[in-house]
Amino acid sequence: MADGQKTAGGRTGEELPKTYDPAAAEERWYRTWETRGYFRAVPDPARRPYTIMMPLPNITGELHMGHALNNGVQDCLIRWQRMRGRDALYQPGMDHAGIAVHVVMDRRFAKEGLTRFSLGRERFLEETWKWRKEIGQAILGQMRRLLLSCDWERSTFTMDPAYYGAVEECFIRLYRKGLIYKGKRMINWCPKDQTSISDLEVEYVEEQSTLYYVRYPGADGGDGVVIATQRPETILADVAVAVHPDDERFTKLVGTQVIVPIVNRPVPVIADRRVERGFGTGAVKITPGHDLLDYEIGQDHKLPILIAFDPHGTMGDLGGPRYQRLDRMEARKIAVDDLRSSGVLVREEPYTTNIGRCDRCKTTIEPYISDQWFCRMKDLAAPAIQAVRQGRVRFHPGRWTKFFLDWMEQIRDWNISRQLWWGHQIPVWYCGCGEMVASIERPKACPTCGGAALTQEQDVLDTWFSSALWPMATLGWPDETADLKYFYPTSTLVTARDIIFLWVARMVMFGLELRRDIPFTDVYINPTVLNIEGRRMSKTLGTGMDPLKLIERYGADSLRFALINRCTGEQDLRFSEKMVEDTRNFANKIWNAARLARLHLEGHDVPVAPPQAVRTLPNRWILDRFARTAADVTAALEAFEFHTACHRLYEFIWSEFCDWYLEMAKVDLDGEAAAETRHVLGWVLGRTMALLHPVMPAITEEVWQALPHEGETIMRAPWPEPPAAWRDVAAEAAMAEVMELAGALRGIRAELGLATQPVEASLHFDGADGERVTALRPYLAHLVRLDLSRLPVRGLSEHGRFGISTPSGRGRIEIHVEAPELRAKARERFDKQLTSLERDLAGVTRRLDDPAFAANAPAEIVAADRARSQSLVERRETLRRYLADLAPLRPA
RNA sequence: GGGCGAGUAGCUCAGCGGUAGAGCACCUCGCUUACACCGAGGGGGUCGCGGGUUCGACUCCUGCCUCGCCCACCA
Repeated sequence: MADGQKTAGGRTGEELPKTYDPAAAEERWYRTWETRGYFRAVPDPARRPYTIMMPLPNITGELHMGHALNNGVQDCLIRWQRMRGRDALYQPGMDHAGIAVHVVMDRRFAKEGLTRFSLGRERFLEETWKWRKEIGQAILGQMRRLLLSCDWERSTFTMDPAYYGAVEECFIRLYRKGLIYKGKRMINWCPKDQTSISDLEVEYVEEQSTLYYVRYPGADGGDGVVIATQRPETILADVAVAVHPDDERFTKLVGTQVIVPIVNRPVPVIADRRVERGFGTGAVKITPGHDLLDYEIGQDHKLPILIAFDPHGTMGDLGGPRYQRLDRMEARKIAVDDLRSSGVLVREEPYTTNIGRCDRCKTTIEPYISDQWFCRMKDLAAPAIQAVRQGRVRFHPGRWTKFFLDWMEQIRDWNISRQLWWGHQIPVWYCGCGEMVASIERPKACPTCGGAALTQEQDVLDTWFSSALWPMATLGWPDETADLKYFYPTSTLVTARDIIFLWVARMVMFGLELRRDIPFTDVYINPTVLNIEGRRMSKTLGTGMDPLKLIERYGADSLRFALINRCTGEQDLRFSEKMVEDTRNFANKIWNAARLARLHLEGHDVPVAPPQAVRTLPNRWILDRFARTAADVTAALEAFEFHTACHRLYEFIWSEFCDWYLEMAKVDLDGEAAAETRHVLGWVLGRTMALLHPVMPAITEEVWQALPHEGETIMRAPWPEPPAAWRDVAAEAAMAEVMELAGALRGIRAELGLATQPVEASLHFDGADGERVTALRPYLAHLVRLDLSRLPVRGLSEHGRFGISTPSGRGRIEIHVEAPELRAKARERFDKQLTSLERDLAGVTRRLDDPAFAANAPAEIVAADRARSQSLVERRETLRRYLADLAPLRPA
């Protein structure tokens, strides 16, 4: 199907079924594209690169609607830029997703009564690799079903050997630069997953709790002080009571000792400005082992640290045998009982508070003191902030810029170590002598003592530490490969807002630190997919939808369009299956337009070159509309306004092309303009497929292939950029006239119930040039299904008439339908029109009569109103004339 | 406690200073040789509420009310 291809090749019109079958076409074309290597991207100095790094899906489960949307948008951009001649790389891959996979595996093991600890590290990793293989295959299959044009040969997994090496290299560079340190700090601890997590992985949920007011008696036998706490079980680890230094209620107590209930331990009363005087009683118990603020206060006051429970949340021996081995939540109940029975529980009140929960497993997080690795963020953040401020990295929609900057400006150090097994083991080696060496390979000997028995750090890195390298490591970093030189920095990152801090920010920081360049120039934040009630789609809530099911029912093209069509940028996306069904209907509409085209193009020589100097009104008009549509769609995509692009395409195809152009073209397909019309019809439809291809890849290829075309795939067809000269204002005006006349006549027909009745009609004009009217007549006749051909062009009917006119510079076209028995209905219709017209006219007149309006409004607004007023007056005269004509018949 | 976003036709959403729009749903007519996954026509909105700016406000400012999301170490 190549060279100078001029006939509508392929199958015959009869073979095309009445409804489009997406499954077959999608499967067939996807395989063709892939086997022909259309998705491959290799550095080509003759072209400019365009790169999108897919936000790597976690290997935790199947793809959901969020992926369908996110990947759909990316593929849309990639296909568009590829058609524009860019060397387009769509980089796919998957994330090992450390903690998330641990949670999945734990759940699987739990069914067999196992835990990762009972299995041991090695067996656990074996099982997890098996899982990765299975789920990885499934995910790859699903991404193909979405018709993504990724360069699959570059597919990367974050634990591939090369990627693993890049992560280690990154760690070592940052460590040597002093940007990574190890230390005992208070971190967020998940007692279920048995690991620390970063601040961003704690999810705060508002919950009902109780605030307990507890008296700590004075060591001297005095009343002491009453404090308020939500966590009576941590009383066991109290080391002080703190009050505000300026709080006069407690001035006398500062420096004295009070007795901690239950454990009867004397502790000091200290003063610290961080205490809120207004909260509770103004006095707070200090438990440095189990609360971040208390920890900080404790440090400053050199207080000891006591630990009430271990990493599993199990109580230690601080409270004696009564508390030992209890879970912390159980211990709380006992503590309340004990406080109550010893008479120090002064009061309990209901209290709502934010409880921190583990992002992944929802377990209540414990602040816990632990030896961890941290990444120093301030210095990394500064250049990233600058890059965004200077507009080198741009967010779309723009409001996310502030969102990003606000967080970056108050950034805190990042806990990057995890007490997990699935992940990148930290490349640090310990020697018995206390030495610590960062190295990818096991050091032969300890640099300090020469000992050879070095052991590697057991902790692995936070998953996001490795994903932060995604745009670089996939291209070969730390090696300065040809790919890295060519494709980095990448072009557009399309992602969800909930990982702007977790991922986007860290890519920017790492890119600037390690490669001295931003990772991407544009970030498009796609909407969140919600269900129709506006609730988050979630498997656990049962509100999720399976994109694969929708693809089976309606096709990937339809799913893609339905989603991309609702990317307004500002709004989240309430989604329902109905939306995909509607798009399926759109696809079918396209399909049938193609069938019609094939029917008429079959067996004719139809040029593939753009039509030149077309003569008929429909042809001139549709080229004008096509030029406008192409410009609008291009501009919309450039501005990341996907919904605008989709709406324009929908409107052009369904309304302008199918409803108006095709109907009018039918008139010409038999006459002397047939060749020109075939050419325009085939050309416009084919090029429209090119405009739509980024959103609906398969049907557009299918239709394009069935039409006269050049080249072997629509994927490589040039992006439509029609010349400005195709704009045809005269054709637009003439078509506006046709549309108005047709609309009015159809209205009359339908409203008067004339649809099934044959109606006599005549076409009349005063002063208009006959040629123009004659030219429009056959189109109108077809559009409104009236036989106008044999009726006189001039002369009014003797009988009553009704019809419609449209003002034109050169005269007036009127169509009169004779139906004397329907006069009453016609009068009703025109009366109604007159009423609404009078209302409009009154509004305009009021404004024009207001001197303030004339004085203050811009001249063109005033002029437009004048013109409108005049046309309304003319219209009113016409309507009045019709009504006069429709007056009850005089006796004959 | 701060910040951001949303509240426009029954539903999902555009519009964002100069005549209230789309798709779907609904009602009426039509199996007209591309399409009933269709065609033609029609009904339906005091643009969340109150002030203000303006010749003019759905659109700008300012309060308030609902809803959603993010950030925050008042125990």
